[in-house]
Amino acid sequence: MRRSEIAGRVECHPETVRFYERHGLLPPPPRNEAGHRVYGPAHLRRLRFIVRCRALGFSLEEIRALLELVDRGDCTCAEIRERTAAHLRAVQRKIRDLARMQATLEELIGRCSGGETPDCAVLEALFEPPAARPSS
Amino acid sequence: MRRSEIAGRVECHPETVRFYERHGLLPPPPRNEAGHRVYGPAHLRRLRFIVRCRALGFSLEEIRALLELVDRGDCTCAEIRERTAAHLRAVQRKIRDLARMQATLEELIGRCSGGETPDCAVLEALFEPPAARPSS
DNA sequence: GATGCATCCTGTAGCCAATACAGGGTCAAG
DNA sequence: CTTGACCCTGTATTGGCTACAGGATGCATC
Repeated sequence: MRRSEIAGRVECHPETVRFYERHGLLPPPPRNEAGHRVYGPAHLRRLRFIVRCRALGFSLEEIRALLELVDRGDCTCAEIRERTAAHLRAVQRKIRDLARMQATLEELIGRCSGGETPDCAVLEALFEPPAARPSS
Repeated sequence: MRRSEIAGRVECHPETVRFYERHGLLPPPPRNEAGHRVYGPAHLRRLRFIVRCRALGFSLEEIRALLELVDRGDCTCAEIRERTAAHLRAVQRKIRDLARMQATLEELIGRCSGGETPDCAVLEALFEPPAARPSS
């Protein structure tokens, strides 16, 4: 397989394949006489793993660590499960952060008259200093 | 106000203030005789706006556009509302994407035995080719 | 006055995860 | 024999900061 072919099979950009090689995630494949990369099924498998992990939001560092575990061969299911769970928690944190943004945005939009006047409750809320805390 | 003071008031990094100036979001403030930046209340107001927009997930480009509207003075509430709503939709898209990741991760973890064996359902799911579509 | 520390200045480099391009080489179809 | 698609290398760009290096200034303390 050439670069564009392996890229097509896992649906990533051909440049991305080279990028993963440069960053040590994909081992350098053999070359043909013209110096072109030639990939086999093992590369395909590995690249598929990387692309799927990326689609699940794992960072390249996390993926590198997972692949090291696998490569060393001493990887237990419990270990993988724990890393996946840790990543899941990070994803859940991001969802919570975005949900907070969503709530605030909805609240701002709700306050807005939507009229043609230039005073806007949204802008006011974003520009003005926080209301002074009532002194106890 | 000096840089670290205005940064402290809106709770951003002092370097970030300089960053926003370089990128045209915050106008260059006057300098004192030593060449140090001196900020007034207008800068504080504008910086607060930028930082709050960032906390709501607006990009610097979006913020720049909002500030241009405000600076031109011909900005209607309806316009602001529409931009805010557009950004809200983007936030909701991100939440949906992350929710999909979350569901897949939960499903993978659910499949995992969590044992000490090296065969892991999670790894298998990530490495293996998609099951062949049953031919019609 | 000397010292030390915090702050300021400028410009530049690094982070992540790609993507794009310049400037060339290789190869097959028409 | 030319066109087009692909390949090679290395480098630059994106966004949104953050972190220096290498110096100058300001203020308090001894």
